[in-house]
Amino acid sequence: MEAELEQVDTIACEVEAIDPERVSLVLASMIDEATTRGLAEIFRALGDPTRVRILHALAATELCVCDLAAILGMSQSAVSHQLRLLRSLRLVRNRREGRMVYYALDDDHIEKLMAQGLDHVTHG
Amino acid sequence: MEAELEQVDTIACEVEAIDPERVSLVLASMIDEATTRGLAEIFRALGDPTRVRILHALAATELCVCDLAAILGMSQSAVSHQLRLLRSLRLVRNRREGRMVYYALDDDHIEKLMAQGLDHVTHG
DNA sequence: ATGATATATGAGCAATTGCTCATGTGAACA
DNA sequence: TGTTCACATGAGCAATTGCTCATATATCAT
Repeated sequence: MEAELEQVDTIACEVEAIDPERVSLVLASMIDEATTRGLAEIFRALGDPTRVRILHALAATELCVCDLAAILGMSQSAVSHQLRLLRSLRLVRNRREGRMVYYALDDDHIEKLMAQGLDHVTHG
Repeated sequence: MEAELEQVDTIACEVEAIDPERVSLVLASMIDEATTRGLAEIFRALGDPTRVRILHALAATELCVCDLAAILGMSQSAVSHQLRLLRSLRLVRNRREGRMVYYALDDDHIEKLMAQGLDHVTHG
C-alpha cells in the first residue's frame, strides 16, 4: 500500500514520527489488506453472542434449524439469517434431509478458536 | 437462563422440536450468558480491520500513539479511540513516558488468537 | 506563566448490524 | 393437485459502530 507510506509524512505528528526507524520496520512487517480483512471478517463473525451460541451448540452436535432455534430461544428466521452469514464464511456447512436442513461446524479449526478465546475470557 | 427453557416449547417448530432429546442435551451443555458475552466481546474487538492492524503492529513492538497512527495512515484521534476500546478489554496496556504514551499487547494470548485466526484465513 | 506537543475524549454523522415481519421455496403427504 | 411443514430471504427499523471535528488534559520548553 503505497498510499500508507505517503501518509506517514502527512498525517504523522508534525515532522515525521517519533521514531521513524521503528515505524519503517513495523510497516515492512505489516500484513496486506486482503489478509487483514479476512482476519477481521472471521473474528467479526465470532463477535456476536447469538453466533457464539450457535457455534457452541454446533460444536456439541449437528442440528437442524428448528432445534437450533429451540435451543437459542429465538425465531427460526433470526437463526436462519445468522446461519446464512456463517455459511457464507464457510464456518458451518449444511446438509439437506427431507424437509429439514442440518447444520454442522465446517471445520474443527473454529472450535479451537472458540476454545482459545474462552481461555482468554475465563483466565483473564 | 430459565426464560430460554420456557421458550423451547413456545417458539420451537409446532409441537416441541424435531429431536427434543438432542435439544435437551445441547441445552445442558450450553455456556452461560456472561461467558457468551465475554467471548463475543473479545472476538468483536478483533473483528475490525483497523484493530487487527493495530494489534498486529503491537505484536511486532511497543509503539507510541503517534507512530502507530503513522503506520496505519490514520488520524491520531481515530487510533486513540480504538486504543481506548482495546484497553478497556485489557487487550493492550499503556505506559507513559514524558508526553508520549506507549502501547503494547497486554498478553501474548491475543497473539496466539491472531495467529490461529490467520491460520484459518490462509489455509481455508 | 505561556506556548507547544502528545494524547484523550465528547458530540455528531454515515454506514453497518441484528432483529422482526411478510413472503418465497422445496419437500413430504393428503 | 393442493396443503403443510421446515427453511430461506428481502425489506425495513432501531441500535451500534467507526470515523471526523472540536476541545480537553498532560507534559515539556522557554
